[in-house]
Amino acid sequence: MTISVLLADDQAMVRSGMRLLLEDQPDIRVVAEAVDGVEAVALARRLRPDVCLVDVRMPRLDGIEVTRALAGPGVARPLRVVVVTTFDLDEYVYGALRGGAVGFLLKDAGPALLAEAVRAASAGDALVSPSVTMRLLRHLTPASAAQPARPLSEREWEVVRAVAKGRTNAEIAAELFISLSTVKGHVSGIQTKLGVRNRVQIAAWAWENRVVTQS
Amino acid sequence: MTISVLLADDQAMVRSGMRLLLEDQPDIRVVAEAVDGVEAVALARRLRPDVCLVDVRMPRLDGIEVTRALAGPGVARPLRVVVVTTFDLDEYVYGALRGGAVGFLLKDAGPALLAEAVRAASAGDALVSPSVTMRLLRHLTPASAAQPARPLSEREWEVVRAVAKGRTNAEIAAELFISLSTVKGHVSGIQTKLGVRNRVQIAAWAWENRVVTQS
DNA sequence: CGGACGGTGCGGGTTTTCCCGTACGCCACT
DNA sequence: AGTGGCGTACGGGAAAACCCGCACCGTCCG
Repeated sequence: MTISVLLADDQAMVRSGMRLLLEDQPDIRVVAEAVDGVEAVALARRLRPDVCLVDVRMPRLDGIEVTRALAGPGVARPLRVVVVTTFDLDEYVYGALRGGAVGFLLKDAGPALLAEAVRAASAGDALVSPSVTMRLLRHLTPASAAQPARPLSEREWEVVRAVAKGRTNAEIAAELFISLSTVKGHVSGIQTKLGVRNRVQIAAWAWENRVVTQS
Repeated sequence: MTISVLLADDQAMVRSGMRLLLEDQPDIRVVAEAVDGVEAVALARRLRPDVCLVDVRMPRLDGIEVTRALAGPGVARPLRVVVVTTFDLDEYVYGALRGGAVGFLLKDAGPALLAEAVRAASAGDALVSPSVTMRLLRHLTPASAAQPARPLSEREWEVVRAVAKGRTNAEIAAELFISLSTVKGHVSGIQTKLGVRNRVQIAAWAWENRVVTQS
């Protein structure tokens, strides 16, 4: 089963180059080319290729908008979109990935990665350029943080988690079988140890340091 | 300049296979092999290879621990560690990446990706297996959410961001040049629209939906 | 042994938040 | 011009959170 690919890039030379690289792969076939974003969306909706390779910089509609149109949240039958660009700017990366892209490639990536990205997208996976991945990982890793200046006791960790979930002191007291006053005491102690001034900042700290799980 | 690689895996056949694949690349050279985690750490610290390929499942010290020892937060001169595994379990992925790994490969990844991962790591970048990347992206993308049941006004968004940062109503009033009472009204309206009962839950909602940026 | 220390638990006074009601300008509708 | 909806703005009373001080009980240590 060959993988059908749509190319979208305003520069003819880039399209030709990518077409050559891809046609070299026995399992990949370029079925259409678009020279701007509007054409890309139209062709993609009509042909429904397995994978769309779209450039970020394009006339009329940029690659991010194209991605949102074809794969964004709320789209009925989303297509697999891999975004390609020359510049790995943060705004592009996040815009593309949050817009539903399942790949982000820099043009300086080798031909091997281009083909792999297409195969990954077609298989329902996603491949992101190594340099971009690196920056994504830096965001995933809180550098080193995770523990407060002064260590929290086990009881205090429980209270932190409850506070971060938006529980009131009364609810926490009921959950932990302690009195309301005790909860207040713990919250106070936590604030001191974390160096924050109210419970919302406790919650913010907890979210930032991934003490609570992201949904 | 050839890239020096350390292989760490308890299964001899896996080591042989990876060595064959890598030696096939002109720019990569396997300089050492380790059969367990302790040996991997010792060899890596002595030889300081450009890239360490470590299996997750190993005797004595697992791959995650090895990663933390060689590249974790707090390590003086961290090495580039790429973690390899047969099973792409969430705990492995997050453990490895948060432990400082600059790559995460499934063993079913093709030889092309193995070589690319080594090159990426050596260049200071990171390559993650497509299927794993896909799951990481799902965490990055709030699926479809991001907007509340009822839409917030522009003013309310400002208040949401301020609340999420842990500001008190008085501080918000000063920042936005409105009265304390007005802030109260906005917070109330936001709570109604989001369907939450207190400001901490507003903050939690904001963090979960990435209204506030992760540091 | 006495005594300092830290975790845990409790109560009361002050500050902040929460939850109502109210009001005014703006815009669309008919 | 009337009218209803919406965003924005304000005030006051009830509720919760915040910040003290205090006490009990283990452990560690001179």
